Amino acid sequence: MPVTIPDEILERMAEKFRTLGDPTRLAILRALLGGEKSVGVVVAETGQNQANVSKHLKLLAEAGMVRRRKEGLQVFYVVADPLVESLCELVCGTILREAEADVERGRKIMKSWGRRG
Amino acid sequence: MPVTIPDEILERMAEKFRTLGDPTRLAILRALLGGEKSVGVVVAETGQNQANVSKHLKLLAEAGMVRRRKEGLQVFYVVADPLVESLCELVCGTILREAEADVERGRKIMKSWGRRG
DNA sequence: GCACTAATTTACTATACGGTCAACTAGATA
DNA sequence: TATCTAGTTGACCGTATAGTAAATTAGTGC
Repeated sequence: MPVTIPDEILERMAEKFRTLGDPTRLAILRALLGGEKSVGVVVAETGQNQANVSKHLKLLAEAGMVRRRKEGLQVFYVVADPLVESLCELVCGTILREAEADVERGRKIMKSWGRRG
Repeated sequence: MPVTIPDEILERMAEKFRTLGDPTRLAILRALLGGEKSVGVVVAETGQNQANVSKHLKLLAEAGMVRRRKEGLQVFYVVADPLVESLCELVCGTILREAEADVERGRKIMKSWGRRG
């Protein structure tokens, strides 16, 4: 018989996906996957408002995806959950494959203009 | 130098995550991972309102995660994107491991009450 | 203490989205 | 044609959340 997943687990799964479901947060995580960075650097690399970056970083920290370290005036963040990289790689790979398929379809459509039919 | 991911790719990645970022949709997908099912069956298995299930299924279909097939009065849906299973397995596994870690921590705390210190 | 900088927080707006009920559509059956 | 059933859609409400600007906090150097 099928195993029913309790609501609480589904909610926790959904929360992780939801946390990754925003392009700005993905950009921030992408920056942080390159190593620990200060908020200022992340702001520069993402081109986003500092207040906004700060809020997203807080959200990511609360979700346990990122770790915070204060040093003088600056605050540094790193990716703390290996899941982030796995999930992003999987999804990004899929999208690139989809894009390649689109290109291929396009190629065929282009070709079809060159022959009768 | 770091490869900057274009906004459009980030948005497409975020959209996939966002689609999975809802417990009701996860419940629906969980039901459909067991094989093709009619809307009615999904409604029964998830215990959700039919209108609501129908809307979520539409959303999932538009995101390409699910395929629709009509047969007489009924409409059947299946998971169409292998990404769904991979992502859910990864996240679900992580959460279960987190839960086990919590239990282990709890065990240690319990034990600490039994000895001096 | 005062000025300066890095980051966070607050207040606000706009928008997206989930849930529900009611209306509607499509197909089967009499 | 009238009716029943399975699904979808539309209208509505409430809530959550992204973005921004302004106020605030925390640390540095004069």
